[in-house]
Amino acid sequence: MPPARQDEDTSPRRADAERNISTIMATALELFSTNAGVSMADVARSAGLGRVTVYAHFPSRAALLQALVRHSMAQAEQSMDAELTDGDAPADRMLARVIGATWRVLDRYRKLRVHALSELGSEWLSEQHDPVFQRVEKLIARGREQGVFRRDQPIGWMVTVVFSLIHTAGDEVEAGRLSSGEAPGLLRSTLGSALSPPA
Amino acid sequence: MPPARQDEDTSPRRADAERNISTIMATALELFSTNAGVSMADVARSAGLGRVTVYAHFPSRAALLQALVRHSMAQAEQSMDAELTDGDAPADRMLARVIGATWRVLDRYRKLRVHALSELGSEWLSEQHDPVFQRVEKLIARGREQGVFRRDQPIGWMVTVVFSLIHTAGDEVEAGRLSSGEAPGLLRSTLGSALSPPA
DNA sequence: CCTAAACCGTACAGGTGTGTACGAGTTATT
DNA sequence: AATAACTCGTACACACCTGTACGGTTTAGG
Repeated sequence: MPPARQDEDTSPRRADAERNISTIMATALELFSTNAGVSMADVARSAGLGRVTVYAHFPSRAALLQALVRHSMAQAEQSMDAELTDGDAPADRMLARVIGATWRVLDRYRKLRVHALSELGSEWLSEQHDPVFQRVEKLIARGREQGVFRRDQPIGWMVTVVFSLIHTAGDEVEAGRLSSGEAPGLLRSTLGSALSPPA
Repeated sequence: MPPARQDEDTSPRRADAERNISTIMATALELFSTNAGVSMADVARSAGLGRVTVYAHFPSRAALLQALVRHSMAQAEQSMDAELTDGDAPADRMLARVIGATWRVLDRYRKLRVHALSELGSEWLSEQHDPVFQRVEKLIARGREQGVFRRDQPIGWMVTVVFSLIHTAGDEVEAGRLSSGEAPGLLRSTLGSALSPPA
């Protein structure tokens, strides 16, 4: 996790501080993504640092969570854009690739979502989701014009269905009812049918 | 909420106790279903009772939550069975009706799910979900034999998709991005496509 | 009407978490 | 080498929640 800093850094930090911030975020991401009921003390101990040091860099628990969400979102965007390079392939093929990419990112970070949802509010989380949301929205809009996606539903609902099922697949994997390998295939076939024009 | 008691009552309770139990469950159901971060004190105050009185009937917070989940599950089963009376209509038509029934029940109780999930564990919740889960599973199995449902996916995944999307629609309504009236229609069309045999 | 059941408020014990204060030690950087 | 940045541990203040104990009061029901 080398590029841990997210915003503009007004104060030039020392190298060890920089390093610790990275460690904190990496450890916290690990903890928050898998376990539930994680405290700041847990994060500090797991990172091998003092609890106070953590507060020196992240003034509150909420601030840390926000940084984590922003980081994972940025990673998701990046991962999606890497898949969206060739401009105008058929949208359904494109979506299949995007599903694979999004799945990989979301397969980590699973539980981070619920933490953020309950502690930061759904509105804030929606705002953060917006960029990646819009990418899929545009993709579906293009697929509609190409005739490969259905036109009888609000586009917002269709986007929601995409992400909802991806999240669900993650939950299923975590519950042991699904293997991480077969998830993308199921997602592709289910979403393919769900988004195609009805007969 | 007159039939509040769920199990066998070994000890004959007094009438006011009976009444208070009903009040507690109704109030708690209301609170847990809409708000987040509800404490026992909140429940008691909202029910107009002393906090100690609540503990007199439900020995722990977990016990109260369990009773609530069981109650809502029983309601869901009942609501589904009312829709499954006529034995062998085509399964896809049948599913459409079941969606409507399940939707109505789930439209209340929305947030209760997350509370139960985080505080009672996903395994326990799965056990409670099992009866209603199996009803849909059987319905899908019959639909497969009738040729109206797809056969290229594990049946467990298909059932999961059904409930996942219903839950998602509930979240969308709560977020104000969807009206409670149009949800069933969207669910029916989306699930219809998702479960039908692929082209 | 009388008893036992059920209620009330208050208080206590124990736990967990967040955020801050302080003084002293360590390390990077110039 | 000297300074400023950083880190450490400990401790404190505060808040919140759960569960229990106690003594007094109301109320249902035979």
